[in-house]
Amino acid sequence: MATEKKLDCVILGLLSHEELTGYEIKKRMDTTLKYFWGASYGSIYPTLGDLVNRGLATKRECTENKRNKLLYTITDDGRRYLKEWLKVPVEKDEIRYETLLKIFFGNEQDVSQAISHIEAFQEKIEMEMQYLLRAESTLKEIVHDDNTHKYYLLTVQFGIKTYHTYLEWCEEAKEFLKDF
Amino acid sequence: MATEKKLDCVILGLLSHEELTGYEIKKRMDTTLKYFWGASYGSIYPTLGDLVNRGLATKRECTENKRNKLLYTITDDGRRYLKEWLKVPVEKDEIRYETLLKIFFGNEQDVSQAISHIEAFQEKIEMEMQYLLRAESTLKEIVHDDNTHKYYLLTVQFGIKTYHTYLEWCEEAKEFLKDF
DNA sequence: CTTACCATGTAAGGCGTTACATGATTCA
DNA sequence: TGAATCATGTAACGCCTTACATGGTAAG
Repeated sequence: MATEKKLDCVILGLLSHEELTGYEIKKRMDTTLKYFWGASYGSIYPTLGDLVNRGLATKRECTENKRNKLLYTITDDGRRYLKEWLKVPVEKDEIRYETLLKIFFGNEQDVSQAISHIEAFQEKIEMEMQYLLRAESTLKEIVHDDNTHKYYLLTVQFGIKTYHTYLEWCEEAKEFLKDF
Repeated sequence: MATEKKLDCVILGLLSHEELTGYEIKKRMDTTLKYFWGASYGSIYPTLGDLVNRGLATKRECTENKRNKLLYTITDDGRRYLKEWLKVPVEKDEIRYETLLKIFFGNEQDVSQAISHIEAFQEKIEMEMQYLLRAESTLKEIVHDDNTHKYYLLTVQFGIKTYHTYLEWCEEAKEFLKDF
């Protein structure tokens, strides 16, 4: 089996526990998966069409609160495909932090500029942290009597821990730079 | 000014403190920048050619230990371009962790499989951590009497802190999953 | 002598973003 | 009635990876 396209797997994964529309999938990307994966409409809708063509998902029209939606459902083949992908060892984990890049080349700018980049980063992380903390407390209650969300909780905790570390680093970095 | 291509800036940033060949740039990507940026030869060499065409860098042949090399140097325009980019606020920091994805969809697999993914991640991080720790101690000595590497040290410390947190999370996650 | 590393590139093709295009509904 | 959000898509274009192609040198 050739290397799977990641977005196929992400979408199948989301569909594996509920039927969703393309719009809802995008929302999941922007909240639940935000801190370790991302995708735009321009990739989600075409991928969804592809999944249907390949028999890994089915498309169904439905109307909900006066709105027409296109609900996607995973098929047995889709589930098999997802399971196969989960068996394969992870190929690549990657980070692309423009912030770190701008810090790295700090010698070409004023210290104050570098500090601004750190502060902007810090604010963004603090915002996202709010969401993660709320998600964690909700999940902890749920997992207590239904453990199907335990993996979700695990990834949220990954996010919280790393974000916490980022914030710590921001403070230390600012302190360090003040001395120069 | 339109949105800058990131690789242009990364390369100019590297050239801003020393002349380098494409091959050496690739090596920097695989070591120094590894934990927050990456690039392949297939993108580095064409980008270098581009930079020369746009007058942001110059190319020069030279022979060193019997090898012919193509050394690239940043121009004044290149330096200006880099500085302009550093002034602009960061647009996007992104993570694409396949590992987290495979954990997130854990319900579709055995607990043992999820644990395998965590362990593979852990091993990879431990390996890279070795490099970072060595880099940190070298840098600390250097920075002591020459602070031009202070930003480099800062990013290395970012890497060490987050990797340390990742390893902590791995242990906690494995412990958590054992109970199910 | 052969493996590893130094060194530079090209071509095809995949993947994904941005911008554009459209239209309904809800709420203030 | 106008803004926000719901909802679905397409087209152009850019960027990057993979695989291919080539050849020199150092060290065991």
